[in-house]
Formats: sequence, C-alpha cells, structure tokens
Amino acid sequence: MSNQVRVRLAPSPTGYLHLGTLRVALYNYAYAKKNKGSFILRIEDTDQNRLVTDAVENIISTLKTIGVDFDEGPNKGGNFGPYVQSERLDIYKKYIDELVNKGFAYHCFCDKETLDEMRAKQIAKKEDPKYDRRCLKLSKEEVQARIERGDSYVIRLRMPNDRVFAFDDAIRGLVEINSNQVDDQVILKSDGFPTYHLAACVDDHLMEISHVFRGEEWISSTPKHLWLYECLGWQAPKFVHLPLIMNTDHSKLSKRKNDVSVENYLQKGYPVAAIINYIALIGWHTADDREFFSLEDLCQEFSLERVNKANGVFDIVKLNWMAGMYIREMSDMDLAEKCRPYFIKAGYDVSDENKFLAVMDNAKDRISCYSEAIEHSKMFYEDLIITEEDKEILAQEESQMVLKYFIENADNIPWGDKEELGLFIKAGSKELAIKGKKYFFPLRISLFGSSHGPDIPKLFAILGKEETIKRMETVLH
RNA sequence: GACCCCUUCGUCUAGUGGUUAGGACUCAAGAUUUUCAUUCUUGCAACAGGGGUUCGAUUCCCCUAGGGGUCGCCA
Repeated sequence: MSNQVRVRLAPSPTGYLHLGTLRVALYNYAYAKKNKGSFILRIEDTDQNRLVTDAVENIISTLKTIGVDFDEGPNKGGNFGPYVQSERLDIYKKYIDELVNKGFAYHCFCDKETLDEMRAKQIAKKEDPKYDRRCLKLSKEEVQARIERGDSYVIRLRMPNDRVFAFDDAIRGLVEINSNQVDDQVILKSDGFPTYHLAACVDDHLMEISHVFRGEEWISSTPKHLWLYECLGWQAPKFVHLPLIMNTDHSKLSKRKNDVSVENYLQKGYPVAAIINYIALIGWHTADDREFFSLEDLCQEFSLERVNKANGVFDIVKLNWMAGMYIREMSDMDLAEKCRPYFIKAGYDVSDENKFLAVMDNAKDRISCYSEAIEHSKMFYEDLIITEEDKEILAQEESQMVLKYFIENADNIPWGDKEELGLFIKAGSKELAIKGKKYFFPLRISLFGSSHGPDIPKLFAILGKEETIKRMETVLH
C-alpha cells in the first residue's frame, strides 16, 4: 500500500447534506489538500428503505456550491469505481462468500420476531442483548436445504470471543474494546444488500483509503471493522473519529431542534464562506486567536493534531454574528447580486439599480443572511403601515411643519449629494427651531413607517425625490 | 444497565508544572449617531469534585461525578 493520502466522504442518501457531514467533508477535503492527497465521494446507499429521491443530487450540488470538489466519485469517475455502493453488489458478494467459506461468517435464518424475543429475554435477565448464535449450530446441509427451500436469511460476521481489539485513533490515541461487547453483526441483509460495516470496509480497502474520517458514534463498532479487515487479510486504514456536533441542550444535533441541512442555510442566504468558516471551527482551531478562515486557509492550516476530542455545540447565534461579518465585508454591488433573487421572489420591483444599491447599503449592517434583507427593506417597496401611536406623532403641529418644510423645499434639496443632504437637513432643524425627536421622528415615520431606523439622509437617498415627497404628502393634513 | 469516548467562562476555544488563566460569541455599561443598526471601549463570566505525585498543580496519575456515544437485517 502506498503512503498516499486518500480520504473519502461517504454519506448515505437518506436526506440532504447534513451540517455534520459538511464538517466531515471540510476536514477530509482540507486534509487531502494539505497532504496532496485525493478526496473521494462515495455514496452509501445500502439501505434501500430510507433512500430520499433527490438526496444524491443535493449532496453533490451542495458540495459544489460549498467549493469542496472531489477527485473521484459519481458522475466524475476514477480508477476505483463505481462510487455508488448499490452498483458494487457483486464485489461485496465475492468477499461475503469468502468470509463464509473461511468460517468467519455464517447464515442466520432468525426472523425479526425471534430476534425481538431474544433481546427482550436477555434484557429481562439483565444480560447484554446479543445474537445467541443459534444459527451457528446449523449444519452445512441444513443451511443448504433451507436456502434451497427459499427461506429468508442474513449473513453474520462471527466475532471472536474474549479478544481485545485495539486501534490507534488519530484523534483519541489508543482505544481498546473487548470483542465480548460486540455482537455478531449482520453483514448481508435478507434483501441481498450488504450492511454499512461490510460495504464500507470492502470499499475503503479497494479504494485504498488511507484515513477514515467519521463521527464518534462509530467508535464502538470499529472492532467489527478491524476484525473484518483481519479476516480478509487486509490492513486497516487509520481511523479518525471526530467529535459530534450537538444541539444547544447537548443532545446529538437533530432535525427536531435545529435546521440540520446545509441546504436550509443556503436557501436562507447565509454566505457560503461563513457557513464553511463557522462549521469548521466546531472542533478545530489553530493555536492563535484567529477565527476567520476561508476554505483555502483551511486547506493550509488544517491538522489532525488540533482537532478537539470533546463534542461541540452548534450555536446559531455565533453563526449569525459570523455571517453578518462576512456580509458587512461585501460591496453593495455583490450584496445586491445575492439579494436580488429574494426580492424578486417577494414581488418587489428592483429594476431601479441605484435605489436597490442604497437599500443594500442600509440592509448590510442589519442582516445575517440574504433573505433577511427583505424585512429590513420592504418599507422601501411597499406602502407603509403606521401605528396609531406614530400617527399621533405625525398629527402634531410641529410634525406637520417639518413635513411642509421639506415638501415646499423639494426643489432646493441636494438629493444627489449625501454630505450636502445631511447639511441641508441639519439646517432645516435650525430654521424651523425644531430639534431632536420632534424634528426627526416625523421624518422617519413618514418615510420609513417607524420612529427607529436608518438615518434620514439615508432614507432620502434610498427613496429619491419623488417618493420622498410623495410619502410626506400622504401624511400631510 | 454494560461498554467506549469526553470534561477550561452559558457557547466556540487558547494555554502552561509557577500566567492577573488569553481570545471570540452572548450579556451589561459607556462612547459615536437625532433614533435603530453598525463600529469602538470597558466590564461580567471558566480550569467538574476528591485524592495523590511534586517545593508547586488547571496542566501528570487514580477515583468519583456529570455529559455524550453504542448496544438494529440504519448509517
């Protein structure tokens, strides 16, 4: 086996790309790039019951928009294909036969009810629930006869008794588990598909995977994999068990408590760079105080040694902050590109480019994702809804004087020049001898629909002469 | 329950056998701004507990506790 780094992302298409999977993808990709290795995408669709129709498309397209591109995989090819497990059934069959022939695996005819009952009894007796190997006692002839009779069966891996399986995890160091803890895992299901355990091990070996990055939840089944490699006479890859991403309440990140699909954040319009940056930092960090990393930075800086052991909480509040930081870095023009589709979808006419740019300038400081720009901008595209309280403010004599002043001076207002505009507005306060709230609230309420919001010059700039005057006239008595 | 993994502010984390235990988010206060947002400044806030080892432990070892994971013909 070569020393080449070959890593793989092996999602099962049971849903859209998950935040946890994204992080594994990021680490895989960064590790491959850093070590000039290869990053492979393999689809693990051995569970035919849980397939989600467009999951594979979503996984591939999401990885693409994230910018994590794979060197080998479905639709891309490579020397180790096919890269979809359902297309590799004959390969698995071959190794399963080998395991059976060598006595490392055996047929099991127990049905669900039998197994459920077995488990229930064991639990009642406070024993560890495990397959009791009753089918291991079946003779070759008996097995053959039942197969020919058409009985449904699975094939189980026979674990050795009382043997300590040890491996040197890249994150955790030495991990030891006694085989007595491990069940005789089903490796071939009755529908003819292999289980994860068999398929992943065979593929990782055949695809010459050097490092297996996966979630910590796999630690306890690693002995099965180690044993499988041993039975097949293969060398096991290096295991890299990553800490898990958790909900705020420290339960495993779940749909119930969080939006877990990357698609969701993409749809809301979180900057891709922010998603990458934030997710990469759950469980990994450089030695310094730096916390802004592009995907390229990650490829340069990433190292297994600095991956944390402890699980990390997904904190949407910090994601929001980080996303906002990325958005504030963008030019109005770039932000407009990103936000435009959301505005069009909302039915707003954004054909006035200058106005839209001014709207972006206003939204920029207030949002974490592009879709949020709508709620901070709709007042520039819709009729205003003014509260009774604010209507009372507008009705006051001084308010009416302020509005009248601007309407009458419409032609003298330096609309185009931000600085001049500011000076003009200030001068108005002096001339009318109305200042503070009394001066600014009627302006903001009439133009924006609320006493709190953007600067008055900004509002003038966004709305332009015609709309500004029109809005003022609407509330003039 | 058994086994495995983990444990620095509420959260993400840096860190060392001797540090005022550092940064970021959140929160609070102040500054800037006519208001809101942004920005800036300051502040609040942590080494899970108990034993060792040591001149000295947050750091090394052990135990306990707590959290998480696994115990499927799911991955």
